Amino acid sequence: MEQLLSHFLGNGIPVSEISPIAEAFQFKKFSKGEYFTEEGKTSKYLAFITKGLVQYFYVKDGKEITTYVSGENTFLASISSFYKQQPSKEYVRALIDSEVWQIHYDDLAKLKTSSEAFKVFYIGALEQVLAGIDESRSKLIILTAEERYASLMKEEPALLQQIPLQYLASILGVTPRHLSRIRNNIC
Amino acid sequence: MEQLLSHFLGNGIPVSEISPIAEAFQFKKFSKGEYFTEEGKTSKYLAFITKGLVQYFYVKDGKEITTYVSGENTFLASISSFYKQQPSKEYVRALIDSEVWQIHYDDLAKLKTSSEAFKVFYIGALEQVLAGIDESRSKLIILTAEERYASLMKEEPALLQQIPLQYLASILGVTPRHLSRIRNNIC
DNA sequence: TTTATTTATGGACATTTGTCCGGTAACCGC
DNA sequence: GCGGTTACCGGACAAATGTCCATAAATAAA
Repeated sequence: MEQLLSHFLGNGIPVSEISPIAEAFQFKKFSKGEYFTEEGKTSKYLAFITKGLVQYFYVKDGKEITTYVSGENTFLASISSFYKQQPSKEYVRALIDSEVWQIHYDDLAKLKTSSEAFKVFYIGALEQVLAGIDESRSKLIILTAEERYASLMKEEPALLQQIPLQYLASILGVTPRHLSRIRNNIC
Repeated sequence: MEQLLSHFLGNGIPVSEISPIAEAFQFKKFSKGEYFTEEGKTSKYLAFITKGLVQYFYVKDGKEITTYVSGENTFLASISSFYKQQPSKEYVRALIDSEVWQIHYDDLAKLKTSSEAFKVFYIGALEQVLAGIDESRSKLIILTAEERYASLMKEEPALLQQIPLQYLASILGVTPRHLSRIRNNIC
């Protein structure tokens, strides 16, 4: 709970307005392997990860393709499904035992109209996430898999050590076989 | 001007609140080849394209790499540079003579605090853009270049006819030589 | 501990994709 | 119209990446 509150406080929400915001979030644990979102189901929750690690992946031709992995103190959502309120095309699951604070789509809608402080906070959060995903998208086009690996090593070294290499290969868009070659080249 | 107003009206801005919002935007023409954003310069404007076509690209090893092309009735910004107010890593230029309505970063900041209607409109716009870019990012990982070409053909056939194939190849992440092979396979 | 299961590595070969190129057609400025 | 530029195509070869696989190490389960 402190983690959630301090994230709000650290991003402009004044103490006086924090109660109704914090109360809209519910605590939930996810065991390793448990699903936050499944393909075909409409994602109803946006969450803040206070502990653990989650994996975003698609299933194509029976194979899992990981698109992203995110850790503590980040927001968690099957973005497209949540905002369009359409069936998700992706799965999101806990890679290790995790803990999140989640808010229901309808409660978020209420906060978006009722709380002034939340609106400002939420706009800032959206802009930040948007900038991050836009950069990530650009890197997929501009950088080679090898350069993206080096970039990840630099920016998220902690994350890399927690992720099985097969998932990392998938995020980079190469096979584990090729990631092995890349690691040989760099290290 | 009607295009801008009708976009606002069509997205929840009431007539009574439209004046201060519309007045924050300035009309500007960009001739073919003119730059909206350049590498190294911090992007100060967010714009709405009412006419034309713009190209987003990076320069790497002296070569241009196109990441996106967008057309009429879409928003235009070097997202990461604009929101972080940091020097841009990318260029944005008009592919054909274009017309936009642009708002300065500082004026946007004012609108974000002064206009209730704008906040709600802006949150919706951000959510929509976010969902779009997230899907686009996922497709880069999940789909092959050939599948992305087919996907673009289906979703933006009008755009494809306006874009020189070399830019399209770049967006897909392949060389023009290989796009030629892809087109041979499909057609 | 012992046994399975998962995970990472790297060889050998096939496939995909890039590089370099030359040719042709379309478009633009004078 | 004409010369120059740009866009598109596709051949030939090189480089990058994938597939299939066997092995060894690490981890989880019994």
